Amino acid sequence: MSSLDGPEHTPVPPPILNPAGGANQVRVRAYNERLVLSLVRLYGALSKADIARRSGLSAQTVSVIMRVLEKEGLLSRGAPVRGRVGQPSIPMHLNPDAVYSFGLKIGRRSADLVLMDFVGRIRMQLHQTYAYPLPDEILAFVTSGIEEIESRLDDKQRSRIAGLGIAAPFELWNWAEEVGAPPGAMEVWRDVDLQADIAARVSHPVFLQNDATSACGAELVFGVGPSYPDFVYFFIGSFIGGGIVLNSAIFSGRTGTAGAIGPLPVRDRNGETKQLLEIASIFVLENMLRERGIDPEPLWYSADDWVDFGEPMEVWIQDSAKALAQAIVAAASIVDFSAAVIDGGFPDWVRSRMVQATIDEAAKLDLQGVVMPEIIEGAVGAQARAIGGASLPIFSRYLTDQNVLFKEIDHAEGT
Amino acid sequence: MSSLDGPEHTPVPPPILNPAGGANQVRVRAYNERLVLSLVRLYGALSKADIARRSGLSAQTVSVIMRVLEKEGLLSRGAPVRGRVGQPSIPMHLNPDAVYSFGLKIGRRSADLVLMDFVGRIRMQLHQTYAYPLPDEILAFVTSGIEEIESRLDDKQRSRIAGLGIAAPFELWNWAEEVGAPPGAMEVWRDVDLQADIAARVSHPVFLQNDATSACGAELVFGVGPSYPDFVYFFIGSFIGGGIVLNSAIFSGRTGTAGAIGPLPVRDRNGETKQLLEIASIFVLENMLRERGIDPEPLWYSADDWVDFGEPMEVWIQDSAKALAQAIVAAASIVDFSAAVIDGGFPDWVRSRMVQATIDEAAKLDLQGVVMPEIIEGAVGAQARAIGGASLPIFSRYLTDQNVLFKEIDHAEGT
DNA sequence: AATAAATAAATCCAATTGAATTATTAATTC
DNA sequence: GAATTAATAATTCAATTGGATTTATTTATT
Repeated sequence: MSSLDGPEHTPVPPPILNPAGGANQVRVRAYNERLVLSLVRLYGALSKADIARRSGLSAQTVSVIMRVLEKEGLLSRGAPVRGRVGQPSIPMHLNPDAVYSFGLKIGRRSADLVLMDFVGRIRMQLHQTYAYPLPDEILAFVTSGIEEIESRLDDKQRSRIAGLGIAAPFELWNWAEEVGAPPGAMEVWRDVDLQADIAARVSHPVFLQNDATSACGAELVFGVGPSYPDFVYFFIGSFIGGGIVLNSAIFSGRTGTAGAIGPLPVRDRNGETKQLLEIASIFVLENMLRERGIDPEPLWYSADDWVDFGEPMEVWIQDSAKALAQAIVAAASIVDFSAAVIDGGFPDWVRSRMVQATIDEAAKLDLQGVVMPEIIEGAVGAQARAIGGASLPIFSRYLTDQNVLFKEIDHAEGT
Repeated sequence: MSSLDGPEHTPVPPPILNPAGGANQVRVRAYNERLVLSLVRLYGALSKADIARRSGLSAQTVSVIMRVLEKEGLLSRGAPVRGRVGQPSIPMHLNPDAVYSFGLKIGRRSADLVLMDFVGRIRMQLHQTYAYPLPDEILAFVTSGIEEIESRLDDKQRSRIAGLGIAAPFELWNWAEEVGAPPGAMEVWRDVDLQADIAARVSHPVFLQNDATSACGAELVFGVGPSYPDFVYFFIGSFIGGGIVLNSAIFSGRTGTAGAIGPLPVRDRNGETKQLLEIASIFVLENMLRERGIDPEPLWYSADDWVDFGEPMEVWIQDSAKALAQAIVAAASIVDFSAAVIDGGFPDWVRSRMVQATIDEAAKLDLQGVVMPEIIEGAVGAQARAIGGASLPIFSRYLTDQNVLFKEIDHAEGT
């Protein structure tokens, strides 16, 4: 074909990629087992025949896999479903007690330790507040907390703990000032490898993920995830953070901070450019209350302790909604998310008001050509970060929400 | 474990997902074959032993697969490499003539039809300009063009054509005004299913993708892609558009327009909020030239025909750079891209000035907490859209850059 | 009788394992 | 310097492994 000649374009630069590995039966079986478990989790309960239809695997293959999973105690059989022609089908569901997992949420004002079961229910929890977090205190809290919770389990139950997932803010030393910590107090965090330190004191695998990303993961798995394949997620804590779900999977990005969203430039009430986190964070409300001589302590403890703080809270919600609306438009201009999910460390009634205000503010913006996502409330709530953390060990070992076979699941695992 | 009790969170809403299918040997083989071809493409040439190491497959497996691929003519062997201990390795490379593919780029001012080979080289090309595009003219151009190009191929070559990939703007009828089309002239596009119409006249599989997304795909495969696993891509054509690469794969989103970027709100020179496309598009430069009585026609034909238009062009570059810098910060706040790639339907020297200006403008912005991407020039250039289009049929059938085994490759295929 | 779920047995197929073959360089001996 | 031997690496042949499919059968229901 020498007659075909044309311009060549720029030559390929030296590749740095190391693509995925090849496939073999062992991996195929591991994948199919996870697929079965994930399908069961997603639908609550499915018969072997259902799984065969939904997975495209043969009935026999599914039969074999599910028998093994049942024998291992991961699946249990429900009551036979009669009323249709043919042999009654036996719905299989996840055995809630098959796997437990610890979730540790570290915040600027409080820490939570939860024990979650295989179906995402919180079975025990511990809570601690502080003016600002310090590594030693956190370490003490998590080790004594795990000890205490485990003391209430029997040997069999303890052996079923898949690990500990930590949901923590990255770069805690930044914005120490905004949170009212004494100068320099947060600097210790610079040299702390929390995952390693905790892993050294705990006999389970330890996982670490950004706190907002974790909350997003909880929303994906236990909240609106099944209804929306792509969404941008905002979690309003002491500082606002967020996460991104693409193709029904958390996208955590190169540095693990995709969807951080905090530094996004928006215009404030006066038309000045500010970063989103300077407006739509709880520390802003806290400072507003303090300026007005109102005690902000109810904000710290539990979301249920919030009261209606009246005017300052209303201003904060309005300002935040305005900023969130702009953030959503910016996000939608970059990725055509089907939803924007807003949740936070506050009670449901605050979330409702925040979401409605954001919907109203979004309507005032120039939306020509923008595929606007549905703006909705998160379904998980204030505990989302701890739940997301706790789900890390479980997903790492038993489940998959990605249709990906050979890529390592990208939570870093310690030890 | 009845002693373990805790609050339950909101129950799962009815799922709508239909997750991926299960795995079996047939799919494994198909996947491994694509993996081998993709590795060879990425690295230019690799021996069987290299592939075995990089894929994690056994040498024997790779040997069998590659022998088949060689027999099918997709791979050919290079000269044995001596100079190292042991049997000399035989580098295998893609046979450029194993597969051909047509790429059709439809623009607001011109259309291109290219014939691309298996290694991404353009082997023939045709070009047509117009004041504005109309379906019938496009249809005539593509059918006669394909006929002409095929007439210069022999039977064997014709049989190796994998298909036709179209890179076209979505919603052509919008912004008809900005491009100077007579009122209503572009409305015909509303009722046209271009993919179907062309598929009915062409004997090859037809693929369709947004033009900017296609350009982005070309950059991923033939440009900077191998060096950057995630990047946001801007293609400055008559209208600016863009694309997104995540995990070394095009992310095209729910509506196929992820990374459209055009509607992103930015501040213009005067501090007013505008959409990115109202500033950083070639039609803006065109109008500026026309206002100053300068003939803008050189902009339309080929990128090589551009001349330095002096002051108005400088203003356009500055304005565009300012807007692009803001867009990059917004994008980086949402996803921690490793690079922001700028390319366009203009000559290389314009691209260089645009990128440098954008780097300068970005430095002036508030970047606290933002993980800024590297701002770099595209390596493919003005033909990126057509090349990206032409690569659709090839990737659909022979290659994979995603580590994904069971998800359908998401270019829609017609007929 | 028809239908559907579940499963046992036999078969198939792709990857792996282990051994053998081939081609080369490196080191040693004559 | 030439010949010999060892080491190394690429490739492939033959046998094995293991998981999915196919086919046939059983069970339970309308």
